[in-house]
Amino acid sequence: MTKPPTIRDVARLSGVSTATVSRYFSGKTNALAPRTIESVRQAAKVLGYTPSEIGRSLRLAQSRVVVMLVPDATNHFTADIAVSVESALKGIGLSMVLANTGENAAQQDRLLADAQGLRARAIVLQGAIDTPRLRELVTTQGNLIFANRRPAQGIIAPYVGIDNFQAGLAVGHYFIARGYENWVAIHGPRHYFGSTARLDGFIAGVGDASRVLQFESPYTMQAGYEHACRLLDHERKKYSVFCANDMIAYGFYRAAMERNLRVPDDLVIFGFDDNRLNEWLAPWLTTVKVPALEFGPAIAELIEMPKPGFEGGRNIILPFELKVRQSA
Amino acid sequence: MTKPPTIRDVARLSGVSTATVSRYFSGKTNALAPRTIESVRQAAKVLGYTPSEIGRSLRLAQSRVVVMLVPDATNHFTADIAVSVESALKGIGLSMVLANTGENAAQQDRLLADAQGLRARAIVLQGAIDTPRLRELVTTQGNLIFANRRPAQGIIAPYVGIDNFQAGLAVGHYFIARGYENWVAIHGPRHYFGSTARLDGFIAGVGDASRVLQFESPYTMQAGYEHACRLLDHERKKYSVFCANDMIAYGFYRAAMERNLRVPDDLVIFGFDDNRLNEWLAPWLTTVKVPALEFGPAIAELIEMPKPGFEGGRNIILPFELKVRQSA
DNA sequence: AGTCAGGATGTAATCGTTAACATCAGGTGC
DNA sequence: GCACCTGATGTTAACGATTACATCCTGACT
Repeated sequence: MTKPPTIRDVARLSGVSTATVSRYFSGKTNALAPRTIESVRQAAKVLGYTPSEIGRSLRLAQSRVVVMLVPDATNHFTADIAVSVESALKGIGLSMVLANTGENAAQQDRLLADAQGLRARAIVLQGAIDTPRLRELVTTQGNLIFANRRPAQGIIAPYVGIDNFQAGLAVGHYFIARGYENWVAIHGPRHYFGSTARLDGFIAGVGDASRVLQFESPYTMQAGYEHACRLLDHERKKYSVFCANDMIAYGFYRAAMERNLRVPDDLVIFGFDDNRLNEWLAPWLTTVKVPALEFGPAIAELIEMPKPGFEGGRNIILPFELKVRQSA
Repeated sequence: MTKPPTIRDVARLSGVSTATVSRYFSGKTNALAPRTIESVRQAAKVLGYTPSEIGRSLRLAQSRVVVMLVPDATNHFTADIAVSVESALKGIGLSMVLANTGENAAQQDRLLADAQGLRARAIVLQGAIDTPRLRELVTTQGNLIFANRRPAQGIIAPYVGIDNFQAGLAVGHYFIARGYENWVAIHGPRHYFGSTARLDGFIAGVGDASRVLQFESPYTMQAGYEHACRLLDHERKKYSVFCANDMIAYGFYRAAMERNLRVPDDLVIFGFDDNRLNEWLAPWLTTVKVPALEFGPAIAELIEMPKPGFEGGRNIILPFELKVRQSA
């Protein structure tokens, strides 16, 4: 209710100047006399003083928040990345504000403006959408970081994530090695560069595009379910399905269960992303494991490092892994 | 790279004073001449100006961020609440910063201090831990809101969530109505008031404490799994298990599956919380559905309303629902 | 004793915004 | 013509912190 104590209050109570108090809280304690340190500590404690991050940010023209924009915060994999990032940022003294674009370009641009307003130290985008405003910020601000998916090929900015083409390729090769037939690819939205890269990799892996049934799909369970219903009710075969992410795979699986199909006897389902819950709730799901927990440290590193020698785009490519479970 | 334009730059370019620009961006446009509005709009656009939230916060002694502290961000239900809150806050012009306490008292207190530093408009705690610092803030700041679980009985502060005792009671009554035997309650940590309330309700519902096997457990899959292993390997019965949350239930289920037990023929499993994924991945789970998506609007309302007539603690009690799936 | 180095601390300008108050022009009522 | 009002805009003092620069003190060296 009453306004919080300021640095001046602490200074007055401990009988020193605000500069000294500031030095104490900025960790410049080796420039202070032990007696002074103690009296400031005491006064701050008595008053319950916490330095105002706002005053500090204003003075330093630099805030300590990082904005993370996610396309769908209810996606468990997305959330895992957010958690990893939050934890790593906290480790270097930063806070994370989370916001949901809902895969909506206008909403994303609005949130980017908000992030500007907060003078965010960095803006991390999972699944960014390619808009003029985004491109403008990439060039003018240079504090954007793309995680997991790049919005487009031409954009030069730091990226953290796997090599999507290689991952798709690995799945394609696996399909060939196991002799799977009746290939189906339920791929993500074409406007994501990453989705297309996964699909291209997969097709390169199986080696024959004409034999791959392709469906474009939003990254949701509902969409996966609907694609599966259409496919399975149209013609029943032992399909080998490569889903663009695990959500789609969950949806597909449900449709298969409703038709009493068994995995992997009647159907092979491949997902993409993997998260902690799969081990417990989806032991039938074989998927490409993307190391969600490694995003945090990687992004923290990109933020801390001042600048690389060359222009823009440092990349941190994380390893992926084929996580084979019962379905294969 | 170059520092962002300030209100002064816009004022200079459009030939008006900073006050006028400020008025424009504070939405006081009906006090401005149309010609002025247009020239400010133009200038701001040319410069790419976005008002500094930091400057504004400093001046107003009030920031627009709300800090949300969660005990375990990887819990899907917890995340659903966070998403709901973020979305509702965005609707009233606020941002959410998310932080993870990891069920750790010291970490929570550290984060509370950070929230103070940010001059957070409000602090929302899911699953707060009762510490002296917490109690101090509740009384001195009055901007704390408890969601889903209260830390303790004595604390007077706004609360949003279900009535845990009633929910436990409903489960107990259901057990009786269906004639379930061999009651087991894997309840949450005792230091959470909410956990205890659920357990007390359940016991009241079944009516005979002495016939309830009780285990205290962390809210994790691993813990649920371990309790299940011990219980099932000790003596095999058709247990009726009430788990403190869905995570624990997932863990219990896995142990049951490994032993080829079938739900609900060999075992009844009850969870608590429910989330969107259950419908798809855990159709065997009967659970108490807590309306995660209603937390956001409720919390936004608590933050917006200045103060109730009486001291502290307004509560918003949300409805719960028994979500019966295959397991029962 | 005088000079000087260097450690400890104080003074004051500054960051970007808001809002109370001041100003000013033009219109209205007498 | 004067007083007064109103609507549009300008002036300026905060808000809470940091830091370059100034100051003061103590002790060491010549």
